[in-house]
Amino acid sequence: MVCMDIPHPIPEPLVGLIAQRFRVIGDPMRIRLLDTLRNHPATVGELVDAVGGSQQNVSKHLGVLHQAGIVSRTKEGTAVRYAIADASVFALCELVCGGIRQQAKDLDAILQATGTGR
Amino acid sequence: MVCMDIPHPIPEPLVGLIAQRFRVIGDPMRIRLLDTLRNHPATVGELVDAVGGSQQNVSKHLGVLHQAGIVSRTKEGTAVRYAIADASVFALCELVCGGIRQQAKDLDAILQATGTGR
DNA sequence: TCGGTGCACCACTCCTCGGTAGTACAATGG
DNA sequence: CCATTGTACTACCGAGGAGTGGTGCACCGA
Repeated sequence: MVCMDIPHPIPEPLVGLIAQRFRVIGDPMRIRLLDTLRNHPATVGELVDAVGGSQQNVSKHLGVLHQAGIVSRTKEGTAVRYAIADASVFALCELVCGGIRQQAKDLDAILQATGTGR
Repeated sequence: MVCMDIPHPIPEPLVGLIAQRFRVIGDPMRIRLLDTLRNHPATVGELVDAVGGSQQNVSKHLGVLHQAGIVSRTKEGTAVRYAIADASVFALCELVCGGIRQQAKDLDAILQATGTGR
């Protein structure tokens, strides 16, 4: 409803861009980073301590998110502070969660109908 | 805003599920298939003719989408008709398109400010 | 029986992910 | 002023998974 002007034959380059965007978000480590940044901006060290993993790996994932324009980077002396730049990712996550919940509900209904005993 | 009951420390299994969901959608071929199915349900043959690619590949991608609960499968005589089962994917695409558009706008503004002549 | 449609298995290729090593920059102490 | 420390980024490498194409098979209708 926000931008309904997407023609049904989606132009090819746009397809690639959309796929890339989904791929960027479709990583557990990056989702954890975004979830941590949701509360407040944080430096790389803080994020390493929050989500676990090596500093290089976290830095790399942050670079991916920054290149995709999802997070912003700000130098603070010797540290770098990252913050959410595109809050729409949380709306995306909530939509996905809704889909997962619906799917779980359907699955549960099927189990109930089939009979819980196997 | 739909399901705000996602705690900030997202439980680990949910992170994996969300990432998997995004990954399923984050493929150009599957996006094309979903875009084709947006108009009306179609059989594998029709989809092969619409999006291009081998029949096996299309069938496999449809299997992935079906397993993820995004499309539904209905036997119709000798053919199988696929249809959208979770319309929220289009909302996802529109959100992503909005983010891409915003990013392009920002980039254009930067170019305008810096001076077009590099 | 024959033709068509869709699926399952297989091997190949490519991309992504994580780890390691090395480098640049700022702050601090002598 | 120079050396040291801490922080963050980049480059390279190996392992693993996902995507792609090919072959063969099962199913359904004519």
